[in-house]
Amino acid sequence: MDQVAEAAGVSRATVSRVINGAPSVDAKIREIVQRAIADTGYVPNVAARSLVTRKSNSVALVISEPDRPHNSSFLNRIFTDPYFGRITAGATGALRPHDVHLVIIPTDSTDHHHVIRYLRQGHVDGVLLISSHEQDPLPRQVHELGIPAVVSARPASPLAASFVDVDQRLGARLAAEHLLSRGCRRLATISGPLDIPAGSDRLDGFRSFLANRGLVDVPSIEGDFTRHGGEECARRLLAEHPDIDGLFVASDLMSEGALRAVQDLGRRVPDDIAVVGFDDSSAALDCRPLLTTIRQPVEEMAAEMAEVLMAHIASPGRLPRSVTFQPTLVIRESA
Amino acid sequence: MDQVAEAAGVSRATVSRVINGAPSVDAKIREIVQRAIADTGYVPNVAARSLVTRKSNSVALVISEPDRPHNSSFLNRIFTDPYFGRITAGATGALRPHDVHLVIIPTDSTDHHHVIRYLRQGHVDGVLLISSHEQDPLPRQVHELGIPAVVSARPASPLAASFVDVDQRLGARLAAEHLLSRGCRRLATISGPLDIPAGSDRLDGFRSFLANRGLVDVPSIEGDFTRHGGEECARRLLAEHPDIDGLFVASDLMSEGALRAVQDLGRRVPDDIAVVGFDDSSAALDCRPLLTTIRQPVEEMAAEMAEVLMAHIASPGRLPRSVTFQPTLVIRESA
DNA sequence: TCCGGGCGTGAAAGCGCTCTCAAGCGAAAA
DNA sequence: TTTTCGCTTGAGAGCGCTTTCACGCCCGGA
Repeated sequence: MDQVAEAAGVSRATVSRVINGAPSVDAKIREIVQRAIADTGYVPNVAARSLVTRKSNSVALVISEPDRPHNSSFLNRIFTDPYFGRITAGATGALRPHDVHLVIIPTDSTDHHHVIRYLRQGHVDGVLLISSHEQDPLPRQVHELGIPAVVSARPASPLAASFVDVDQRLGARLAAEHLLSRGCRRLATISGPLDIPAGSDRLDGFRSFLANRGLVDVPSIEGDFTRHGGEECARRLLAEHPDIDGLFVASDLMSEGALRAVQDLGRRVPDDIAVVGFDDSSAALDCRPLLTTIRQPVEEMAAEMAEVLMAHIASPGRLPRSVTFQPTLVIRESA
Repeated sequence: MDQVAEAAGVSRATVSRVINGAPSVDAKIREIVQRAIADTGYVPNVAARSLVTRKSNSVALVISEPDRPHNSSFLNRIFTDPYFGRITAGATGALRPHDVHLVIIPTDSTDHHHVIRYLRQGHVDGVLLISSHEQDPLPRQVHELGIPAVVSARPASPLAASFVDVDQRLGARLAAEHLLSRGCRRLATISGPLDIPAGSDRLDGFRSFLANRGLVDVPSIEGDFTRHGGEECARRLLAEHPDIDGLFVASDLMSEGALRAVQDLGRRVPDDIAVVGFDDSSAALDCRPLLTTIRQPVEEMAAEMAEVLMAHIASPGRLPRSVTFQPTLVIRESA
């Protein structure tokens, strides 16, 4: 920095002002300094900068998933489900204009002391927290740290934290409506894990809408949001209820598996059984037939999370805010 | 820190020594200081620390994948292929004892100026670089930055950089041998992208081994390491060569798709067509029948990358080193 | 011509830590 | 008892940056 200052014939203070875009610098001097910066190849030292500004210009994207060592590790789940890629895409896109980096931190939801440590150490200015399981203590712990945070869904236990979510029940209702409108009458559903709101809310929404229409005792089975789980659930469901003609599967990934099982069992989709998924992720396009599904605008939701987080960082006093997005029905071939 | 020092009745220097585990501190004093640290809830300021140590105690895991906006984004590819989860698992595991954080940075291999900027800013002490495409300029650029780096595979163009790889040709040969030993004689292969060494080397290895055994003109088709691509390639391959009885697919993910296509076309696996994959990732277990495949020890490889990187960081002068792992055949049901 | 106000710039303090260097202390050796 | 050595501790400088504060300069008004 001294080098630059000398090369430009100004003080370090002025160089600093140019770098930080202070408005009070004379245009000519600004230019001279910028040239000097370019000539010397000077790059500010981030450590020194954040020592004084108390800002790191980066936020963490913490993805907390339960580890199931004998089934699939949390990392395998994270790097296998397109959902998290969409979150990442949305968040990075929104953060770029703020010149803020995204630090992705996958973690086992049963053991995240290393995450807490990382956050306490002040590596980041805020946290985007993707955590869904009810018993996951992370949202509360992060909240207690006092670091700005935005959660990816309605926290299972009420928390004075900002969150962004999709109207899960509405999504389930759209699926139910569509199946009914096709003429399906013997409906069933493969839900997500019931210990996560996205799982139970979609199930509730589906069931209660159908109940209003006079359809009760709709069979359901609890899945795990994986392709493999969807396949297995579909097999069991069809074994118990062979006459099903409409199926709502609470995620696209599970739909992929379910679709395979259904067709393996000799049912045609959508003629014998119509299938509606949930997400509208890339997995929907990997399905054969192409999956009719409920779209949640994950990228936009993640972008909104990022914006809300930036607002919290900018003005720490700000009250928590929750934003709910509307899902939409995307009709393709499977229903 | 002053607080802690006062509470413990020592100087800041001593507190610092305790925190950094300097051996020259009296045991009793050490204990007093530690208690004071616990009592005050003191957490060192990382910015101040790295300002003086010039270390950030974190390394980047840069995953560079080409973006294909009309097909699948680089983020979708990354968060859909179990390979990267395994890399992450291996690297974090190896880094933990060093008390070093892993910062995951996915990037579009055609536009990574933001990565370069991040690295130049000194956020990390080193880079684990996952980049395979021949034309990807990132390895060279990182190398020119002078920051310690380890590459995930033999760099396409020779580079004085350390790398860790698996013996690709040997893997392909194991697959060929196994297919031959089953009695298959009309072999074919779905390769990876030929602009990446893992793609071309496996193809070469497969072909040249078979050529030595008198099998020439083995049909091949170029895949893209995705499930969907594998399915499509298998269809096309079988359309042109309906009499194939043994298939080597250069990744498990592609095998999953290929398996589906093969069975859709009425062929039994392994009786009509035996299929051998490559990777031994979780995708191999998602296959029906379970996939016989070539195991590459990705976690161990990533761990080795991390270790080599730490060595480079510890002694910057050190010469580049390359480590090659051996693949093994894992026999399951598909061949 | 002189004075006051504002704008642009520089000097210097200080962010929280590490680490060198010197000093202090006790024990061992003479 | 005195000297010396080694080990532990404290004082203080300095890492590279931002930011306050004060100063100097230029311009407009008197």
